[in-house]
Amino acid sequence: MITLTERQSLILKAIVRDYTEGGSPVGSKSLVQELPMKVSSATIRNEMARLEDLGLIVKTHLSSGRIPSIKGYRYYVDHILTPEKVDNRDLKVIQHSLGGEFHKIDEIVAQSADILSQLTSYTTFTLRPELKDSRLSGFRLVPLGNHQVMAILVTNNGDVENQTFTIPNDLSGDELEPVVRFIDDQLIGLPLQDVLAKLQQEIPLKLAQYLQDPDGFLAIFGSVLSKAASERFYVGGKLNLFNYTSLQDPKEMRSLYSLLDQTDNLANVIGTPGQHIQVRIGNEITNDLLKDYSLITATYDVDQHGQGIIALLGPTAMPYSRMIGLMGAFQRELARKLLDYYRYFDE
Amino acid sequence: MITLTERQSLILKAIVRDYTEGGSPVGSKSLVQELPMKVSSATIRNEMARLEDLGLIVKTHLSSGRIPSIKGYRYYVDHILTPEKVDNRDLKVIQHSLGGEFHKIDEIVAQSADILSQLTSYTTFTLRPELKDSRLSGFRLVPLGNHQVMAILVTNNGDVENQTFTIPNDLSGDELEPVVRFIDDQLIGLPLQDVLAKLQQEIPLKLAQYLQDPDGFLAIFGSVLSKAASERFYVGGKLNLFNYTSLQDPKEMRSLYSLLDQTDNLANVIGTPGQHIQVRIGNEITNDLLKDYSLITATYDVDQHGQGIIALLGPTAMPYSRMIGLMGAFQRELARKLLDYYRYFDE
DNA sequence: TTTTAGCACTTAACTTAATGGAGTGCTAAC
DNA sequence: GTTAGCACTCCATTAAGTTAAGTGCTAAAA
Repeated sequence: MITLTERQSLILKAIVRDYTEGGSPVGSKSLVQELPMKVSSATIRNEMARLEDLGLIVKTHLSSGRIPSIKGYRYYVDHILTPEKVDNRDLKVIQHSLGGEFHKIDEIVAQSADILSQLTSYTTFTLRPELKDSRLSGFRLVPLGNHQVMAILVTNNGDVENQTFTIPNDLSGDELEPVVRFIDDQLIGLPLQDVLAKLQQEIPLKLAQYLQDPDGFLAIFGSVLSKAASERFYVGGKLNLFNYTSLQDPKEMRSLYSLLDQTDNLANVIGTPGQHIQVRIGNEITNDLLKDYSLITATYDVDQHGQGIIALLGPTAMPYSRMIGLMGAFQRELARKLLDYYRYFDE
Repeated sequence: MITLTERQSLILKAIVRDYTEGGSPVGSKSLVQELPMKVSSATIRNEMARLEDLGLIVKTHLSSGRIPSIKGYRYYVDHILTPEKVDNRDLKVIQHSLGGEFHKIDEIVAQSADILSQLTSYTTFTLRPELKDSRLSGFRLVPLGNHQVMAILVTNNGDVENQTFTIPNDLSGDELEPVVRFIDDQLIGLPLQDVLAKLQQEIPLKLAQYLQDPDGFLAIFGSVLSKAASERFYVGGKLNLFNYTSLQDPKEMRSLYSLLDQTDNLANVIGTPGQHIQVRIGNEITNDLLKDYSLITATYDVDQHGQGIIALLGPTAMPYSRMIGLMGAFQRELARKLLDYYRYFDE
């Protein structure tokens, strides 16, 4: 367990700040100017040597200034940093952007990723509140004529999923009636996960009583259901990658960029953060492509509707205190907006 | 009007090929090796000087080999190139990828952009057959409970557009019945463009007879309608940009990349190509960001259903003959698949 | 014991010079 | 019209020199 003196702590803090702002290694002389105590550059150098022994800062070459190591950022984030109070203008932006009228949870969550990336100039990920206790509250098949039918699935949270299918013969409402009644009787009110489970087992058997060839219907129902039950991250500010990456090689850029498109993969990378805001720095992230970046993750809590996730990807040298402050504000605002939204469907 | 001798033509062709394959300026000595006639490098040099006088090739510096100029590519494409017969394997890929079952025209068109970008390693754009004579064939409002209603619009081409709205009070089917009947009577069968026009004028007045406050309904109908009536490009192989761009500066990369996201802007860039395959090279493209790239565009013709567009963006040094061959094959295959698809709705 | 001034040393980044290779244009002969 | 020969040009690479920033260490001062 590392403990730093007050002075060492101030020096580390200044190095982190300077390097984040200026982007180049920080030397003892420039530190003298900024530090609130009056000591010579030689004293600073001595302290820096100690910080280096502790592994908190490193040189880029034998006679260069110092930059924070992963361990140094870690210490800074854990022991030195204080979250910055979120700027009033930023808060206005958040509230205004979330203030509009939304017709879907996913719209709110997707928009959140965009706002956050705009405020930070980094790349952001958002996940809607978990669906684990989302329940089926309605299923429709709407014949559209022309060999088409639309399947619509509604949940108790107000989520609507739909998909259009092309079918061999036009259906009339009458033919569908018993099937829909079966769904109503047997499945409505059940968690989507349970419905998915039943779809593998008992539903096909029972359905055989109502339909000659249930396969077509099962495919349709299954497809919409799994769409509704699948969670996926929204990504905001993909283009911002160009701002903060230091990569030159287009090939590496490409792999990194394409990682952001693999929304399923992102679940592994981001993991399941705890209640508080979590920061992972450099190689603490489990993905090799991201070993030179930092990832800030947090859940947000929408009461009985479960938790969602917001995350932020940026360079290891990022203004952590501002970012953590922003994430905190965003947690609250997003939770509030969603509670607001859910209120409709809980009445 | 430039006319080249047989030999000059062969030399230009060889320069274009070598530069496209090797990426570096082509000198007289290496040309001697490849050309089918036996002449010395000095002779080639004399011919090259003439080609340069004509502005077809340029030097990168005073004593360098030559690379084709925009004008040189232009001449090559217009007078020398012969479209390459499409590779059998490529044709298989196209046919297989389009062979599956699709539920929407947009799925086919979007998938097309992906296939083409995969085959070419470049970036592709596709536009569905124009909607100008797409007609309204159905409109539904499906109450979903929970303050939600889904609006569904169907066209005679089998296009389905839908959107979910949150409304203050739950609607029952009965309340909607007169409105839906009004739509049926007055609007079904009309081209979407005409419906859009009427929405600005007579519809609001007439609707006042059926609804106390028609604004809500008008907003919903208008929103779905304009979604259905809007055309937009699908973009494939955005990531491929990383392969063929020579840009180093992340900022420029970013602007270029974000251009690909502005699907409305793309319409201006791509324009309305003629029947045949059109090649625009370098600054012939009207967008400054693309002045170092080439754009191949073509329409495809789906009989009475109008024309769509496919386009291909790549480096100016691209294997034009192969690409033009591919585009030709793709034109045919896509048109065929869509005719197949439309057949359902024409019956 | 801590702090500091002074100084030798290291390295990146930049500038300048030197060299080799690929290619050209031109001339004069074929 | 074609070609061999040659002087010339320019890029790319390597080598050498210079500067600026910063360090570690030592010995004296506080």
